[in-house]
Amino acid sequence: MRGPVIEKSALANEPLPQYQRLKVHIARQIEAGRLKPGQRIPSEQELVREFSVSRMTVSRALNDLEQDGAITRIQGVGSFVSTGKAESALLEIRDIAKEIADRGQTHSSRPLHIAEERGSSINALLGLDADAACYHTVLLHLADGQPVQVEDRWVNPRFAPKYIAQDFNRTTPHRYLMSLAPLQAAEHVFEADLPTPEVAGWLGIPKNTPCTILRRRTWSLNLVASVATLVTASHRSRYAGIFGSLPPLAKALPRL
Amino acid sequence: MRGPVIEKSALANEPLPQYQRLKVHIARQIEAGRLKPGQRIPSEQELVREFSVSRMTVSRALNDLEQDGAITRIQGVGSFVSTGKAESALLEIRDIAKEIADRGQTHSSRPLHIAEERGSSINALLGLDADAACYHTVLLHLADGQPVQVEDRWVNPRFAPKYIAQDFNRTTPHRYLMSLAPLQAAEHVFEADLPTPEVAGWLGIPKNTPCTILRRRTWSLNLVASVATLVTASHRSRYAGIFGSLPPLAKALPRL
DNA sequence: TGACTAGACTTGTCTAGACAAGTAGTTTTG
DNA sequence: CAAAACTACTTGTCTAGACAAGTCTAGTCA
Repeated sequence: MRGPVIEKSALANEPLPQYQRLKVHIARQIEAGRLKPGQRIPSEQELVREFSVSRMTVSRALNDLEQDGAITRIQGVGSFVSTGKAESALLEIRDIAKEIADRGQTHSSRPLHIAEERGSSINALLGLDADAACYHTVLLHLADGQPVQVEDRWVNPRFAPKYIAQDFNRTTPHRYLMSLAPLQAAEHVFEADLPTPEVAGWLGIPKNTPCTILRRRTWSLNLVASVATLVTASHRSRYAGIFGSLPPLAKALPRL
Repeated sequence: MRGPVIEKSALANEPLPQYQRLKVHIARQIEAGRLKPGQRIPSEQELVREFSVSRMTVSRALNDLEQDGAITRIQGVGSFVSTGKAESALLEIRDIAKEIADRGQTHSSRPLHIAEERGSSINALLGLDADAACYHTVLLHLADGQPVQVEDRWVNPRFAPKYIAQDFNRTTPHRYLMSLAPLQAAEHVFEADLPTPEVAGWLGIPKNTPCTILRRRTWSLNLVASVATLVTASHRSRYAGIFGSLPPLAKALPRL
C-alpha cells in the first residue's frame, strides 16, 4: 500500500511492515489529540479502503493496539480510543503532568541535572557502545508546588538527538519523547525501599518513608528510547497493569 | 477442527474459539512440564496438520502465547518455550514455591486462615453476588524457615469448587489454581507501604520496614479465578514486567 | 406508542494460499 | 579443508474471501 507516512525521527526511514505502520499512524493520531478518548476510530472496512490493505492487516494492527491498551474493540459496535482510565500497563506509562492534572492539581518540574555524559554505566542498558555519549536528566516533579517524584532518566541520542535542548520547565521528558514516536514496548521493575537522604531531601519527606522505585526502559522504532528510575513516596503512587486478554466481563466488575 | 480437548474444570465446557483452544492446549503442556523451558514446540506446519486448522489460526495462537511471554518465536528457527527468566508480566506470576526454589532455598507455607465466607466485601471484585460464598485463605510463605511473604487470597468457588479442601502445607494456592486452567489474564496494582503490626509480626520484620503490596486479580476460562494481596518485605521482592512488543535487539541487551 | 423485525453495519474467527525473510544443514567447488 | 551455493525447513507478512456473532437503526404493525 501507499500507506501512512510516518513522520521523521531518528531512524524513522527504516521500513516497517504495513500492520506496524498502521499501528504507528493511529497511535500518533491518538497521541496528537486528533483522535480523542472515547472517540470511535474508523471501522476496519473504512481503514481497508483508506489504506488499500487487507482486512486481516487492519485487524492485526487494531488487535495489537487493543493489546497495548490504546483502543478498545467491541464486537458489532466498533473500535474506540481508550478513555483516561488505564486499561493496559503500556498506556499506564502516562505523562506525570497529565496524572497530576487528572487529580485536579498543577504540575511543575524543577530540573536538578541536565548533561550529556560519555561512557555512562547505563550505556549497556540503552544499547549503546560503552564509551558513547548519552543524555542524563534528573527532574523533581511537583504538584501544586509540592514535590511528588524524582525522575532520573537517561536518553538515547540516536532516538532523540535534540533531547538535551528541550526546556524541561515547559515540557516533560515523557511528552517530548512521545512526540517523536509512540511507545512500542516498555520493561519495568517495581521495588519498594526507603529513599536515599538526598532523594528524601528533594521530596521533602521523612527519611523512613517507604517509596516506590520504578525502573523502566522504553522502546520506540526498535530502539531503546530511555531508561528511567522514578522514586515516589508511597502515599502518592500506585501502579496498575493488565496482562493477557481480559474477557468482556472484566469491564463490568469494579477495578482492583 | 476436532481440536485439542481441554481438560475439565468448572465451566470448561464453554466453547472457545479454535485459536484459544490451541493456546490453552499448549499452555497446559508447558504448565504440566510436558514442554520444558528451552524446548522447541511443534512448528506451525506440524500444528496445522496435527489439529487440522489453518496456519493463520496457529499463528494467532502462537503470537498470543509469545505476547503472554510463554514462548519465544524466532523467524527461520522456530518457537521455543520461554526459559525460567521472565520475559513477560503474565509469566511473572509464578508460583512462590518455584521462586524460592530458584534461589536455592526450600519453600514452606503456614496456613493462618482457611474459611468459606459468605457476603464478603471482595465478592464484587470476584464477580460474585453480594451474598454469595467465596473462599478466603491467609498463608505465610517461608524460605528455609524464614518468613518472606504474607498471601491474603479470595477464590471464586465457581472456578475452583474444591479449593477449600486442598492441603496448603503441601501445595500452594497458585499451583492448585493453575492446575485447573492456565492464566488468561491478570490485573495487578503495585504499591509500597509499611506493614500492619500484625503482618510485621508474621513476617518477623521491624514495623518500619518498607514492603511491596501487590494486589492481583487473575482470570481463567473467562472467570475471575482469585483476588490476592501479597505483602513482601522490600529486600525480598522485585517485580518485573514487559509490555508491548520488544524488538529482537532487546534479547541482546542486559536486563533492566 | 411500544414491540418486533429486517437490514446494514460492526468486529470475531477461520480458511487457503502466496511470497518474503531468516536459519541451519548439506553438498559442491576450489 | 574451507568457502560458497543450494536445499529444506522455519517464522513473518499479506491478500482475499467466507461465515458467525453482535449491535444499532429504521420501518412496520398492532
